[in-house]
Amino acid sequence: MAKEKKLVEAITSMEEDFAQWYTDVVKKAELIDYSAVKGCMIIKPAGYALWENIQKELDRRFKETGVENVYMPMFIPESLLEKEKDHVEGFAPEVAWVTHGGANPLQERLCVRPTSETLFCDFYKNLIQSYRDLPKVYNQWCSVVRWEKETRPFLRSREFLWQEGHTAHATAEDAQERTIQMLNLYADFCEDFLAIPVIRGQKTEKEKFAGAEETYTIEALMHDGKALQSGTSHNFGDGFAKAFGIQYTDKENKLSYVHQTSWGLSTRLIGAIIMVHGDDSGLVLPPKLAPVQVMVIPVQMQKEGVLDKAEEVRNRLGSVCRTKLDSSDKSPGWKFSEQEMRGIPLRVELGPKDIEAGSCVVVRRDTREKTKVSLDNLETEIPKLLETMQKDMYERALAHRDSHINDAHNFAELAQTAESKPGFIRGMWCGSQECEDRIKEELAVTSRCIPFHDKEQISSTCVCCGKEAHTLVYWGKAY
RNA sequence: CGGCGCGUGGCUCAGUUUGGUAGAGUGCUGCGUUCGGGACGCAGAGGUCGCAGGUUCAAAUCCUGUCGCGCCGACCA
Repeated sequence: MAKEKKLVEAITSMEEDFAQWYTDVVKKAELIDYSAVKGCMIIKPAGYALWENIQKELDRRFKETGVENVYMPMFIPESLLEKEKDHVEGFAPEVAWVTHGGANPLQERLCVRPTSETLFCDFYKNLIQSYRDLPKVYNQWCSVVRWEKETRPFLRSREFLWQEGHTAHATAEDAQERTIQMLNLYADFCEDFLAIPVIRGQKTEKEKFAGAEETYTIEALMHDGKALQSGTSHNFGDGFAKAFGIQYTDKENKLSYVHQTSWGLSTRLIGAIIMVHGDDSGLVLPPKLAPVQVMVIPVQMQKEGVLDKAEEVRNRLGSVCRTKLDSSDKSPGWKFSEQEMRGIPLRVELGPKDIEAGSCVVVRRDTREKTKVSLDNLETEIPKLLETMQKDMYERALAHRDSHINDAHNFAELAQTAESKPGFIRGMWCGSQECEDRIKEELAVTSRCIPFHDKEQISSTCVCCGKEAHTLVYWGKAY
């Protein structure tokens, strides 16, 4: 009992202080360390392995849709960044500048990319000459720098890892189709692979990306009821093309501007995984994502034959899932706790009693449910358990999300709900930015998105001003 | 950038009010006993107290500045 108490002390409980719980989990699961530069984190093996698996799976899905990877420089000349007015206004406040090469001042200062639209545009301008050159569907995996004032591991760091896709199309329709295709790809990825349910929708004018014609988003709900924008897809129309002169000759031998999109998803998603699935014992990883899916923990491994058997189990399981054996000389109890903090989905306990009975004890990380599994059935039972756990985690997150969606029909109700009920608030909106500003100003609630799939008209009047309204908006406090 | 809190062995912190030899727990190394929910004994290694000035016979402690970290707010993936 005293030992359990120590466990609880190691990680602050969610209930007590959610922000501190988050920081504790990030550190205890050994995902990152802080570095010498404010807001720049050292991603440790356990954290980087998550990103590698996200990358691997996303990249596979991208390529199925015809995406090709490229790599662009990390520096953008100031003159290039300034070409699209809205874009530079959006990003200028948070770019880092390189002003010197060695001891000598540069003729033109270079910004460290906060995003690479301008570089891709400059590149496409010469690359694309004919309709035969279209579409271009390029993506890059890289890091970008945004000089944030307030930083938090994964959620907001000054340098972060992401992918940014940049495409050019002949027609507005093609660009719109790609924009939505990628948003759906992100949403499916989050739901299938990360077990995180998302709301797909469109950003309002106020919330859209600097320079975009339309921005689409997937919004996830964290355990504390705050929303996290988890991926975005933008349709640029021909705005950037006109600013950068990206023209091609069409079939009628006329010059036309291309239509562009961009879409991105970042290491921020790791923050979502923590805050959607984690609990007071630490991280809980969805099996499909988990770098290690099963940890075999021998009990009384000094006893003759135990370690041999554990190795045999590890090797057999290794053929059906990602398995490790913890044969370090820590006590079993220590290993159990360690495995829980790191979020490893399944633990296999194997001791003399089990070996005698020809079985082992399998413990699920999410429910802590213990199952006795015959050693003969390992290769079939363990994958089944992993699959069930993945599904259960999604269902649990979905149930949590859906039970944290409330409706508001007028401002008083909106204020009351924002105050007392964490989560999304559905409310009709007249379309004016005045209302959006007022809601944000007075209630600290922002428009998360105009949903695709939930178009229910919960009333006919704006939740803020009471005028006629036809647009349903998901509102919420956000990270 | 505003508000609050914090910087002392790898980690968590005590010591600062009232200046006087650098402390604890945990972790680490070695040996032995243990092992089904963070085991224990013995022996060791490890810190110019974030940094820079100042006051003083004497500074972790007082003063000034500066950098960093956390949380809340504004801004943003």
